[in-house]
Amino acid sequence: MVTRARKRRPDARPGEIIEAALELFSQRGFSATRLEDVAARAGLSKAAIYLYFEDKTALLKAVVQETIGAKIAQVRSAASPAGPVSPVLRQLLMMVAAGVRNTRLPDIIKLVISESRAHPDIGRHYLDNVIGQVLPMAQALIERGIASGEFRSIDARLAVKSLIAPMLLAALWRSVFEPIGAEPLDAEALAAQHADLIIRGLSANG
Amino acid sequence: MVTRARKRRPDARPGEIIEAALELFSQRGFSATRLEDVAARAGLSKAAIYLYFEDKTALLKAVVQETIGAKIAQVRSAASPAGPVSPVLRQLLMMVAAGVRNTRLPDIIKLVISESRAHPDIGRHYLDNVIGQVLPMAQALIERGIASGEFRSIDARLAVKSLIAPMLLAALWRSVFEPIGAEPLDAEALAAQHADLIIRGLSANG
Amino acid sequence: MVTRARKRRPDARPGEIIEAALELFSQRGFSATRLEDVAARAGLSKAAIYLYFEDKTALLKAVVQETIGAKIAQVRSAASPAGPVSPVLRQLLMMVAAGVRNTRLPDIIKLVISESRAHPDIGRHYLDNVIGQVLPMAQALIERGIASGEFRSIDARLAVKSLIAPMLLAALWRSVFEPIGAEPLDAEALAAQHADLIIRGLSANG
Amino acid sequence: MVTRARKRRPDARPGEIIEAALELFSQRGFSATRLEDVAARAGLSKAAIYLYFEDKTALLKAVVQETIGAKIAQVRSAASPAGPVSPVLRQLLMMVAAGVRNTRLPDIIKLVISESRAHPDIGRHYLDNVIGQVLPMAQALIERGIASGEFRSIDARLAVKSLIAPMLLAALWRSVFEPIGAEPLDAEALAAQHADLIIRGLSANG
DNA sequence: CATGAATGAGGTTTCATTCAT
DNA sequence: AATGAATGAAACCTCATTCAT
Repeated sequence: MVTRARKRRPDARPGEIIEAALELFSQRGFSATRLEDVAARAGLSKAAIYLYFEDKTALLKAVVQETIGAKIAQVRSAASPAGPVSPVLRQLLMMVAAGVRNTRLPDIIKLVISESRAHPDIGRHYLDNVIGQVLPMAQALIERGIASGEFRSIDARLAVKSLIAPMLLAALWRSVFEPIGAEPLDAEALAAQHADLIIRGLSANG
Repeated sequence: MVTRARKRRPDARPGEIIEAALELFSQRGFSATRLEDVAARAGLSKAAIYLYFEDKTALLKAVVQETIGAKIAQVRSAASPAGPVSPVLRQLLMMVAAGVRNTRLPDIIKLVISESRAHPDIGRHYLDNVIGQVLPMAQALIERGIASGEFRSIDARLAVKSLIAPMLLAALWRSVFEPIGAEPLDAEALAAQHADLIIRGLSANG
Repeated sequence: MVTRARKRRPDARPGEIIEAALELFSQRGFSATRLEDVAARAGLSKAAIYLYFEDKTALLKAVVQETIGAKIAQVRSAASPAGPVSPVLRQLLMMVAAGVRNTRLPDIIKLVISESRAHPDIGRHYLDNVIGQVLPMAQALIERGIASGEFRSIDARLAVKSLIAPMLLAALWRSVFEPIGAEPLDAEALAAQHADLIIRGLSANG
Repeated sequence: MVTRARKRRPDARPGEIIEAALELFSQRGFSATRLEDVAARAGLSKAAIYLYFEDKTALLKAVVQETIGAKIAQVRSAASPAGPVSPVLRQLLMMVAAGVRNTRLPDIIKLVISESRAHPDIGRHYLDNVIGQVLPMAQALIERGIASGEFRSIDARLAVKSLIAPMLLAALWRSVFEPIGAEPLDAEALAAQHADLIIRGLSANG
């Protein structure tokens, strides 16, 4: 025998399991999801999951890690060209809004919120790699705007939260309230108008 | 104690249990919280909880209901005097921010988010009684501002989300991220600056 | 204080409790009946039962004892006049049939059958005081009939079971099968015809 | 495959559990029997029972169903040849008596009686498949006897109960009273003499 | 005599996890 | 690599029983 099962393989299996787990975890919550159901949805036996993941908790971590990984790189690449900052902020919001609409981001956010207390490393991972990446980047942009005279002088650390918060709301709206009957929220329309509002609010002219 | 004093405060019991449950539910999540721990924290035996609540689920509902009830009435009473709308919006935000800082609102929000899928009536209750109360009220104010020429003509239904979203972020910051080590976020400072930004963004002049 | 609660009092209470208990025990079985329901049906609090009965088991015993007591005396008094035995046997059957129709006898029988293994003294009490009274009495009659030449010579110990068994069947029919939808069985008609059949079967003539 | 021999008899498991359950249910009653004891007696863990049975109730149903199933087919096949009816009735009684002596029929009957109220479908199953099969068959025989002049004209529906009742008594004697010390009852001797009595009682001659 | 409040002990059921095949 | 079978540990919930009032 070749020691133990390797954690991940280029195989498709782990991905399928993660996919199934994400679906169920975000639907029912982590504790309330039975590993057996994850297995069924992934087309495997319960025991097979243990060939790929140490633990139920390890699976949870993999779900979050895996699904967030891609986004981070993507957002990071949204470089900041020289010139006025406003269009970059607008574009950033639109990118996040697109993520809210057509990725599992809303489910991941909900999952992180739900499980963060019981699995602090998951919360911390998200805090470091998502929040800790996106907020400072946007904050830097705003500060650049202030420095260049494009924006008024305000507290950039707070402003960045004013900027991004509606995307959090949109994500939770989608993962939490739409499933129980709330009328859908158009994340991109919200992003567009919000960018407009905030940029006006920030602008030095007037 | 004052003479024979009330050895048991029979009417206080449900409240004590709810208090204990809120604490633990929002820390560990609903499923992961053992009723026995709720009982211990409330100073009762496991079985005693069933004297007051039908079910673990009934307890969850009571926790949400009870804790939200008060707030609703409070916010509702925040009438809207005649005259310019901006100060009213600012005041509304400050009220919510105060709630974020010194009530269990952040925990409740996290709880609702976490359990909404498994207990849809809880989510729906929140949707109807909290979101469904506050958002329309604020929306009406914004529309009044538009009608009076105080604000530009924008989509009020989206604007209200731009307005309120940072308070959601602040609440979750407090209940989710601060406990795992994030630096605190001053909800009231955020509310103040956000009110400023948004009102400028909405304003017709310029 | 006057030591503990006396077991029974001329009061009406114990009787009401026993009545309620009989009803529920025979409906749901002893284990499956909650003392709380007995109390409710008797119009008392759960705790009050313990003023009259030591135990749930003690209550069961009282139920059986109490309800059977009367019958025994009654049957016992069915003396055996001199002369032919057949009419006496017929009358005995008719008496039992009447008991099946208009007393709780069927329920008691069912209860004894159900609980005899778990509470052997109840079974034994019934065996000694009911079966052990009625069967020998009837057996003696049959033996008298044989001795007098009225009946053929058969095994009286078995014959007495042939005689009485349909009344057992009738009782169980009523307490077990009628409640779940079986068509009613006329215990007295059965007794009448059965007496006829058996007496013919026993008779020496022919 | 025949070689490596079956270390576990996967198909035997349900049967073993049912066997164990029948034993304990009829000894202690259904409610009073702990699933853990059933498991221990079957050589399994408590949880393993749930691999084979949905429920404690499902196990009860299986016990009754399984154990009765065989008998029914057996009795059903006891065809009725042409010719006089009396020997057929006698044979029928002897068959039942044999079942009382060397099968679990007495335990099943006791179990059905005990649990019929709480689990009406079990009672009804027995009513339909056992009582509803055997009684009409015997009744038809008696009616044939009446029609052919072999028997007097009596109420066949009642007569069939006169015929069969002692077997019920014998069964309950065995499952209820013998275990608590009653002297054994020879079911077959009772059947033989009872057949004799009843057939005489029914006969037209005399 | 009577009860509302409380609890300890226990039962059913679930589920993550293991292991022989 | 994969699984069917099995289980230990725990969770929810119930209920007979007690006790202060």
